[in-house]
Amino acid sequence: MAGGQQQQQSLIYSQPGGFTVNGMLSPPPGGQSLVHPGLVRGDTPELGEHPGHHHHHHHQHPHHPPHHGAVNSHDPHSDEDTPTSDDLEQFAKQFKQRRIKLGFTQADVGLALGTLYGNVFSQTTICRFEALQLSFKNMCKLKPLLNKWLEEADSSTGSPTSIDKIAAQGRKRKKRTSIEVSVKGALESHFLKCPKPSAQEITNLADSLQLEKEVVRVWFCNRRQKEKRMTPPGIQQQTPDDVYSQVGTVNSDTPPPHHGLQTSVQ
DNA sequence: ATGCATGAGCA
DNA sequence: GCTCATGCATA
Repeated sequence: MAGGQQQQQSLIYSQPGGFTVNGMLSPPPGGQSLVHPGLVRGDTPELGEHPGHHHHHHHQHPHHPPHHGAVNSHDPHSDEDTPTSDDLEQFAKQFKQRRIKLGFTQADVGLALGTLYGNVFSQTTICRFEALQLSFKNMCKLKPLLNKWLEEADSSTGSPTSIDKIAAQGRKRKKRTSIEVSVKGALESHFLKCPKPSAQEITNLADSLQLEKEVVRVWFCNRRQKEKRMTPPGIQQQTPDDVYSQVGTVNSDTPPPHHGLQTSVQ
């Protein structure tokens, strides 16, 4: 009996599966197969139809619902319409306010969603949602869920939200590698030149920086994802003072986020 | 709040 | 191998 080692590998990544919002998904095969140094985003032409056109400048860069060719032929079922970036921004803002007002933490919400709808989310995800640090599509997916939670929460101010503690994972997770600031700088520099280095390039880079190849590869993956968020890094808030003085000198060669969202950081 | 990581799905 | 959704662990 010597050897009390628990073997709980099968975690509870219980994904109902039945829930699929990817029905509308139809990303370009191969993503941005183009290797445009400095410009990875393929902007889709605007739709020219913004339900919420009561704001200033803002472009819907993300791939919107491709739906059908016709804007509206006949919609017998008034299904949920895809929110605009502006909608999401406002919702996220309000959501956070109400959440705090009701005295819930981000973690609470994540748990509640699980007990309420079966989809558990972590504090991280809720946090990112509030900060609009998710992809447009991802935001659209989570909004309905959080919206329902909001209704529930504010509807019954004082309802004992089920507290379901989910057992953490029993998986062997790699220790988080801490990359030195200087090394990060080097990686960033390379990213600006080539956001999608080849396997060979990665190997080379990893060797130069004395990092594991996998670490470098993952770093680039994460970096690319960051660029695809609604609130990409490197956004400059131009005050109404230098809006006309600006020419396009952001930093070195930071690709224009051309998003049209970025408001204020929490 | 965020950095690094996992894993599913696709090509 | 990449993208994409998601989160543990950490700053």
